[in-house]
Amino acid sequence: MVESRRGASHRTPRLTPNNHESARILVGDCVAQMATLPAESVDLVFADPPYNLQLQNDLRRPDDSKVDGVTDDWDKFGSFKEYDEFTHAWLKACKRVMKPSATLWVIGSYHNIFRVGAILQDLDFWILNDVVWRKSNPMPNFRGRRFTNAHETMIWASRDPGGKGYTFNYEALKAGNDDVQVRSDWTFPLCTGDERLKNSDGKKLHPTQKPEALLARVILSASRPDDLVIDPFSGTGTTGAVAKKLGRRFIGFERDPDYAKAAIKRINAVAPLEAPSIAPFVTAREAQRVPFSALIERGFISPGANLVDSKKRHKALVRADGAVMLGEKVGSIHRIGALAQGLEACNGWTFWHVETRKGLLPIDDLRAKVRAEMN
Amino acid sequence: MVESRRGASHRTPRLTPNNHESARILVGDCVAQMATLPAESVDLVFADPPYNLQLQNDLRRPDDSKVDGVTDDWDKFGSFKEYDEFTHAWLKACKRVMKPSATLWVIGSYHNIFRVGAILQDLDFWILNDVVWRKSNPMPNFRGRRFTNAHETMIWASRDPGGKGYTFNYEALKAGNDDVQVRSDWTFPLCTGDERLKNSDGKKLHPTQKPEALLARVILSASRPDDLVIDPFSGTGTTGAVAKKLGRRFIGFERDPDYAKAAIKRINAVAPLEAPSIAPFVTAREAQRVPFSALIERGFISPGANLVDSKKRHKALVRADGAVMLGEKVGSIHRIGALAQGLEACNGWTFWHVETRKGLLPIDDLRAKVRAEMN
DNA sequence: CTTGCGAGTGAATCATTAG
DNA sequence: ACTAATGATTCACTCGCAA
Repeated sequence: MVESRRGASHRTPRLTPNNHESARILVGDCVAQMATLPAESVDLVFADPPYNLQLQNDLRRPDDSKVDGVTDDWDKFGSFKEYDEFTHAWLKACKRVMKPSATLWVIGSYHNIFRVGAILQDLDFWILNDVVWRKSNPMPNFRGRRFTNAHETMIWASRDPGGKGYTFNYEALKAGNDDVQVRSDWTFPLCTGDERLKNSDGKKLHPTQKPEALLARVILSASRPDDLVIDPFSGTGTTGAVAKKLGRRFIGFERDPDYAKAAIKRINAVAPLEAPSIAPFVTAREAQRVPFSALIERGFISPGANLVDSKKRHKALVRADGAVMLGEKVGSIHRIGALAQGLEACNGWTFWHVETRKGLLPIDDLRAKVRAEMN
Repeated sequence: MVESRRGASHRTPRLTPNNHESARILVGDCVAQMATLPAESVDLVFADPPYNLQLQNDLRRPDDSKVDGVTDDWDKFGSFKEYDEFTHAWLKACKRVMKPSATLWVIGSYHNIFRVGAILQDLDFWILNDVVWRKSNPMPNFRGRRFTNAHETMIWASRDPGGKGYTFNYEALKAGNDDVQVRSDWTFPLCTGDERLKNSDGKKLHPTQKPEALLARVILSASRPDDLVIDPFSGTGTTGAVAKKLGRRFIGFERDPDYAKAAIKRINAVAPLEAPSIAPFVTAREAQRVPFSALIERGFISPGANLVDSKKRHKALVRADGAVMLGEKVGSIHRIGALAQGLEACNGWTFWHVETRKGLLPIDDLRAKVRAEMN
């Protein structure tokens, strides 16, 4: 059950694995609240900080109706310096609670994203991508003085330089994208219709509610089921709702009790998806390691057999110990494959084949059979 | 004639209005060279500074070939601090020579653009838009560890807060975009093929040459004929070549004499377009609907070409910005098509044709090709 | 003439584990 | 800490040449 807590009186949250209901909103300043979390406990951060918009005057549409812009107090900063200090503080708080393998996403517009990005770099985060959210239905530029502001920018960064060990569900994303790598520009419509939370008067409850589709792609890209996701500026709880739906644990931080209340109600109404639909995609990269010798031990290949490449230009002899020979040279399937081609490196699993009655069979297919046996 | 000058010995450049051949490259450090220009003399700045890529190791494709990355000395900086100082210096030099009405464009990637943007704001520039160049054919992510880095970011800023009085050819852009406002995300292919300058050995002359279509849209958006355009990091002279073609004056700055030499040769070979195809126009606001300028940007139709109807009863002149002219009247393909027939409305896509060796071709067929390119 | 195929390439912060 | 070994990995487009 989602619960709301005020103040910093509680200790370490009790977060049990496989409890998909462990989602909560902590009401208060995110920097103070994050201090209550243990260090290195978080897998993924998504942050939608105030944009520091600096709207000077009312903006009016051609029919003279007033555009309902962001004029809330939480978006007021006196200067870039003040905004930078604020940004520095919450990013540093995030860094403390992030696991070494964690990554962080921040969304913003040209008003604030350059400051956020520079501070991220100054704090020794490591930018992995900037990702553009292209809005399929942006608000036009009513004055005709600029290009239609049709996108927002997200920065995806790992905690430390080099950025190793982070989660990126490459194969799953690619499979869902007609087998083509997902690019750094994503197209989604704005959050409208039933998804947009409304006040009792029918007005939008929050000025910058993000679409769930955007959060779903973020969470599916960079986390796994049961991971802990946090959102320092939780607002109406979009991140929490999507995290819960996708079987991730969640902690949100929100200063405004009304937003927090709405978020709790919203998250409570979410039913997590069934496990199979969110189960991690087991890929070759993540699968249990099967050494080449296992193919011999299991009888899929006999010592003394020959390996050939797909065009039968090279032939290697299989030794009983799992090494292979090409002429006088002995080595791994990878090293000998590289040697055969005169290359620095080679994936022996895809390079080498065995001859069968039905033609050439990549030894990678035999590895798949061994893996199946092991499960 | 384009000329190259070394050092800072010359005085104020003599730049006569309506002299479309007044394009020059000054060889040397751009900050030192800009100091030789008078204050408040420039209308438009386009800058493609070093990105500070910080590449560590070499990268290989799946076929083990090596990726030809940017390893030039001019992209090496010791630290963010050093890069920031460099950025601060050239932006400040730009600000001095900019007219109060001038605007500046900077292009970059996530490696540097956040620092550039923050420094722009610190220097009291006023960001008008960030514009995303979506690459239709980016290099993939070979290791499958990130999203395909498929875009670069441009920042468009006016010299002073409030940003009043700057040039934005809203009507022409809209007319060239089938009567829809141009958005902040632009799609263009990389600079390849004949447009890409090559060394005598057939290798690319410059590692980061930008496509002319991108520069054309920048210059058409934010300047007028005879305006003075400068480029602090002129490289192979793309900005100068496009500026000359579009009837703008140009001064480029380039440290490397070899690049400067190639740029001069390139710019000398450019013939300015005829005046009618680039003349600014002002119309009442019009409303209608679908991108004609893409056909020009992609090279399917040349500025100055004629469109005709299927029976060759009407003929319209194609402008560089994507609007078309019939007599004195300027507007979108739809509006001008309607005007030609004395009708209220017209679908310009099916009405207008281009003449080819094989006969008349509806421009809608060309649109289909562009669509195919963009997918 | 067109079509097909193989090679090449573009601003890229592009790995993890065992020893 | 480091080195060495293992192993995973590409999209859109252009050009040249063969068929």
